[in-house]
Amino acid sequence: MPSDHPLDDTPARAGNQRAADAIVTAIEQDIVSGLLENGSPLPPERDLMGRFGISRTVVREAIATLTTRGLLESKPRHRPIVRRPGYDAAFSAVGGVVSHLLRQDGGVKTLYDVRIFLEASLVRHAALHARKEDIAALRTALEQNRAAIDDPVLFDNTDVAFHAIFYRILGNPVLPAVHRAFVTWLFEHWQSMNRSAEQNLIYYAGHKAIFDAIIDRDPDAAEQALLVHLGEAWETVRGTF
Amino acid sequence: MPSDHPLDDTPARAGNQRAADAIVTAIEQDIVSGLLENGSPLPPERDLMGRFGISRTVVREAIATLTTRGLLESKPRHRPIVRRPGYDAAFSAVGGVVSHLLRQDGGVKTLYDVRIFLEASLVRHAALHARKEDIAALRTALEQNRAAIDDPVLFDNTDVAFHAIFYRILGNPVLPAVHRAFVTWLFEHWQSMNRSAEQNLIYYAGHKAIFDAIIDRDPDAAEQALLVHLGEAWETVRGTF
DNA sequence: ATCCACGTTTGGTCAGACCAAATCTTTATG
DNA sequence: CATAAAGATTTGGTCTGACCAAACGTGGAT
Repeated sequence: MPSDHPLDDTPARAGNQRAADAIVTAIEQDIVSGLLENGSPLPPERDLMGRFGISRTVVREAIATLTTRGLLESKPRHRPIVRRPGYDAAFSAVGGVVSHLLRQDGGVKTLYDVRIFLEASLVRHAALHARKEDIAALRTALEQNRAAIDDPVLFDNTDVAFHAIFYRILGNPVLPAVHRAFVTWLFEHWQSMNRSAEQNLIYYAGHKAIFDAIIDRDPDAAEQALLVHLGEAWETVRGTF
Repeated sequence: MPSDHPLDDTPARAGNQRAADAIVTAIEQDIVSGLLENGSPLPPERDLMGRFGISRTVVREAIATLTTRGLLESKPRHRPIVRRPGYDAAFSAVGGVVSHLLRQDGGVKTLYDVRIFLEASLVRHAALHARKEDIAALRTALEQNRAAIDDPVLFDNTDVAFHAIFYRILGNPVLPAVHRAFVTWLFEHWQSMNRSAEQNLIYYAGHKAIFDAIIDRDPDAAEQALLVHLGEAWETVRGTF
């Protein structure tokens, strides 16, 4: 029964320019309307081509388009998965371009500088406006970070988790996505940094300095501590690429 | 003469998984290496399929991929144009997802809040670190903004130009691209705001207040002035969508 | 020199086919 | 009876060949 779909039996033939656009918007609608559930796989290509009365060529093109728009997440040999896009999707959609830009000249440093600037503003904001539950979260994360000094992998995770809190305090959903993007893109180029426990100790001290400045409600000290911390981190890894 | 290309006569057949990737990277190389000049059109599809020994299907898929990566800029019925991607390309690549996100719930406000936060940090930075040429640029832009109070279109342009300077002071190429993205995305939803001259006067006053605080080297005042200014702007347009 | 009709190039789409990886089914095994 | 191995089916990736309409280039008419 092909006629349970709102845009069924749409000819889209002979005369229409860009037939792909039609089915793109159709599937788009089905996704945002929830008719296609988030996380579920898209129907097979041959199915769709029957449903819309178009060739597989166009179906594939539409899938590609929707993938770049972040509404589908398609791995090479698998069915595309429906994704109601969040702010993360926006950043993952640019992955391709960014990886290019990072490969050029001082690309990584450029991005890292943006992170430094933004995160400095965030810790300043935290020092001024962090609520007690934010501070509690920071304290917990800091403690977990300290406990992981001897475990390289776990230390990295707790490190990221600590920084992530600053991006959450604002309450704006874009910023956590920005942070995840930073982590993804920068870690890509920081591979195998095999830091020692002493190195981790320095990092932890950096985290603690930031935290202390925040509970002191001293935005300048917090910002300064973060700049020092991220500066140290940069010096540590600058040679690895 | 098909053999002047480094990746010519690559079979890419029978056994190779994902033939498209090969030619994607090949064309990618040609673009970054300058063999394909920026701004020039890509060779015709049938040409490429001959060059690489692949079907047009794969050629088209590769073109689609490169387009999403920002290396090609393809309009519907025209030849794709080679683009050495800059940071702007990254943001224009997400246009699709973002327009989606902006349509949802408080999407525009969410993005606007990010802009407010970032720009507040930027004016603070400007108050602390702006060099004299930066201040000169601000002064010029402010003057042009004042002169355009009675011209709605020109006022908008000078308005944007004034704010743009703050994104440039850092010297990081990402931030101007961020600004252009903000302008593109937010203006898309601020259409036809037909402001009056009095309204423009208020805006100009906001700009001047920021500028004055910066030449006073007072970061807190500058930040506050910007928050007030952007807050006013928001109140003006909040009903228009 | 300018402009319009013409033929050619080229992107967009369709149809049918094949292969190999994924997935589902069935059967053999502990 | 659960589980793992073997087989059948689905499905994405690619190829070939074809057609149409828009874009482009060419040359003649004004």
